[in-house]
Formats: sequence, structure tokens, C-alpha cells
Amino acid sequence: MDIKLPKGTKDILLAEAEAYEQVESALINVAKLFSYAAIRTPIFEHTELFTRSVGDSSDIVRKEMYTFTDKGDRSLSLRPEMTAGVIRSVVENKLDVTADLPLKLYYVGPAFRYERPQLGRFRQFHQFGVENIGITSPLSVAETISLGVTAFTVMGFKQVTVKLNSLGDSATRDAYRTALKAFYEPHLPSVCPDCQQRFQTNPLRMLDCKVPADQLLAKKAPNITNFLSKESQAYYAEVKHALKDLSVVFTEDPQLVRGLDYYADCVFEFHMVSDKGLDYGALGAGGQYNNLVKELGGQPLKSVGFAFGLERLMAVLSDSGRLDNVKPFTDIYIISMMPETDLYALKLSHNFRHTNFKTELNLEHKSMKASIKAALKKDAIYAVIIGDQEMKANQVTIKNLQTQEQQLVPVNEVVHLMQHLTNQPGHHHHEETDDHDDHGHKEK
RNA sequence: GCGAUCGUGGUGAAGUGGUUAACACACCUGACUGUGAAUCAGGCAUGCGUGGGUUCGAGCCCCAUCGGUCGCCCCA
Repeated sequence: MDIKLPKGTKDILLAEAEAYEQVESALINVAKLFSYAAIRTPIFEHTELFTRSVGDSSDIVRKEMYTFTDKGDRSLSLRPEMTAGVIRSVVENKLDVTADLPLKLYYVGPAFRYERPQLGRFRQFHQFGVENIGITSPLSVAETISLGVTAFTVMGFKQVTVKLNSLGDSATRDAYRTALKAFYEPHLPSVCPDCQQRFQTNPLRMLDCKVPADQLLAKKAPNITNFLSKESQAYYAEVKHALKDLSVVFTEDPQLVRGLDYYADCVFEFHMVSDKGLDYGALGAGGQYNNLVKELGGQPLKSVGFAFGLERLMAVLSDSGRLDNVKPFTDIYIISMMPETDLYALKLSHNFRHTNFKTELNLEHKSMKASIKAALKKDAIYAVIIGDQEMKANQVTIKNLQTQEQQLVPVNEVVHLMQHLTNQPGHHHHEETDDHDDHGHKEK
């Protein structure tokens, strides 16, 4: 076969797919803890939605969107991020006027950007995020940030730091932009070519230039904190105060600017260092967007949200050895020894499955050695062996794969016995997926 | 979009123009005819990302192309 997957995409399969599911469900559980509800929006939207919200001067819209014209001559785009679609949906369904506020929504799903792929960066990637729409208190911003921190904690990471900044309102940013340009104007000839470009398009981005000389200069640049209005200052102070009370570790970074046009006031990033000491940069980021709902035709609602990049999250988890023993598990592995016993085995598997046992049925008729090895590879707890001796006697052999003990039991008692042996009718000992240090059921 | 680097089985990889593409792990089969280890014996890439070219001869050289990775840009 010579058709390969497209650049910047990947197949997620087997253990990795399992890991994605577990991480997603852990994140969703945290969102539910904070009383968030699910939302799913289309993968493509009218292009105009993104040019209006993300901003038609942003790089995302200018050069990273998958935009196409459909057969009805509509310009559509694969979503490059999730917030725009969520807010569009909220406004379109009038949730901004009918729902109790603040409206708290979480989402998980793929998004698309035409970018040069790198580690942890794909053209189709997955985001988990939350939107807290219609907030009235700065404490809600702190609450939302702490949701993000809690998500990291639940995944086993303690060393999360939050980078925090306030961009103020639009008047603040206009004044600041003017001051920044005035500051940079005389230095323009000595600054890097990218920054000369940024000076025209988005002067705020000059602050996080990576060129050392420009970084030194940026340190001397005017600080946005000094341009904040009284209200923004007070608001920002309350957010910080609440974060301290919640023991959220944060550092203020006046040079933190975000690339999406809709951000205002508080913006933040979640940073993590892996167990190996590697700095993965921002694993998640977000901020307030106070005009977006109105801009898209709804009520003027202050809002805050953030998104995590699942691929980056998975990279850190994997690098920290937290995905090593993530795999599907099986309670009972049924081995049918020969074609004549297959139907007998199939019926038994049916009974196990209907009593909530994860059951694998092996009809391959390989050697006993190979069959037992296959059962072990599936991480099964019990093997149920069915040969013609068992079938003739209406019995089965059950083997505890950990203790290697085995016994012959009557077939009509085996389900009941298995429930007794595994110590439950409810039988949910695998179901806790939020703790990635404990996937082995062997120590039970 | 720019710059750099890499591309050999399921995996890690040797190979720098000359017979059958090393080695290791994994996997399969058997010795062991119904039980997880060890050992031993076999098996497992008709092919070196793809397409051209140079050559008597190409995994190796050249060109193109696709893809990965890293840096820039940007971002989750």
C-alpha cells in the first residue's frame, strides 16, 4: 500500500488510544467536579466565525486555517480552536439569555491548523478545554484557573506553575500599544527582522521575541501593568489574591501576550516540567474574553476559558513514564481447545459478558502454551480452559493466572463462582481511570 | 513559509559501490501431542520512505519527491 497518512496527522491506536481515553475521562471528571456540562460543536464552521473571533490579523487565521468552499459555494473552515464554535453555539441557541449564568461548558475534540509539524504539534490535534461564560466575579477567573491546576494534579503532576498577566481592557491595550511603539521606534534599525515585522502587525508580540538582544530590550520596554485602568488593576489583584488562597503557584509575567485577538484582562498559561526535568512550555493556556459573546451577536458577557493540548499532555505523561502500564485489560480469558468446544465456549463467554466480566474468547486452537501466553499478554486475571474432557463432563477448568492455581468446576456454577472469587457483584475494580499510577490490577 | 538534519524488519539498529542485508530484542513453530521459565533447533525484510538517474553492479553516489525530528514563525 502506498497511501500514507497525511503530514502532521497520526493514527492513535492500541495502548496510545487507551491512554487518550483515560486522560480524556480524567479531564472530564475534573470538569464535572467543577460543575461543567458537555458541549460538542461541528468540526467545521463558516470561515467568517474565525476571522471575526480569532482575528483576521492573527497568524492562525492568516496562514494556518484549512479553508475550503463547499458545493453550495460557502466558505467553510476546519476549526483551528474550539472557543469560537462554542460561543457561536451558545449565542445561536440563546443560552446566553436562557441559561443560568455563569454557563460552564467543557469540550474535547480535534482541531486543525496548517503548521509545520514538530514534537507535540500536529495538523490535526486534540484539545480539552472549558469555557466559563457570564462571570461576574474575579474569583471566577481564579476558580477556572484552579480547575486547570486540579486537572494536572489529578494526572499526578504537582509541579505545575501558572504564568499570569493582565492585558487590561481594549483602551488599556491601545494606550499600551502606542507607548510600546514609541519605545521601540528609535531601536527599530537594530531589532531583528521578525520584530520589525511585528512592529507593524502586532507590537505586543515583540515582547516575547526569542532573540537574546531583543529580550534585553524587551525587559526595558514599558510594562503593561502600569497602563492598567484602576478597575483592571483591582480586578487583577483580586484574581491573584484568590489564587494565593487556593495555593495555586503562579508567577506574573508582564511579557505574556496571547496570539488570539479576543483575549482581554487576565491571560494565563500552564507550565510543566516533566519528571526528567524537561521543560515542555505551555501545555495549556487561556484567558478572559469579555467582548466575544457580544461580538458574535449575544449578550455582553465576561467570560474566561482555557484549553489543553492533549498531544503535549500525552508527551509529558509518556516522558514521565506514566503511560507505561496503560493497556486494556481482561478479566477472563476463555480458551477453546478444539472446534468441537467452540460453541460451548462462546455461550460461556456470553454469560460472563452479561454479568459484567471483560471477557476474551480464544478460538484459535493453538497449543496450550501459546494460549496461556496469549492470556497473559492480555493481562487476564483468570483463564477458563475448555477441552473435550471439560465439555463432556459439563465442566470448565478455571486457572488463576497470578497464583497458577486451577480447579475443575461445573459449568452452571462457574459464573457465580467467578463473581465470588473476584469479590463483587458490582465488579468495578478497573473503573477508576483517574489515577495513572495504578493501572495494574495484579496487586489486588 | 524559512533553515538544518534524518529515513534499513514489529522494535533497536549494523552496513560508506561488489556474492544470499549483520546482530539483538520481539514474534511464530517444534523438541515438550492440555499449561507461563530456561535451553536447543528452525522460521520471520524478494528488500533499505517513494520515483528517477549514474554504474558492469546502488541500502551506499546524484536529482526530485514524500515523511519524521530540531530551530525560526506561531501556538495547545
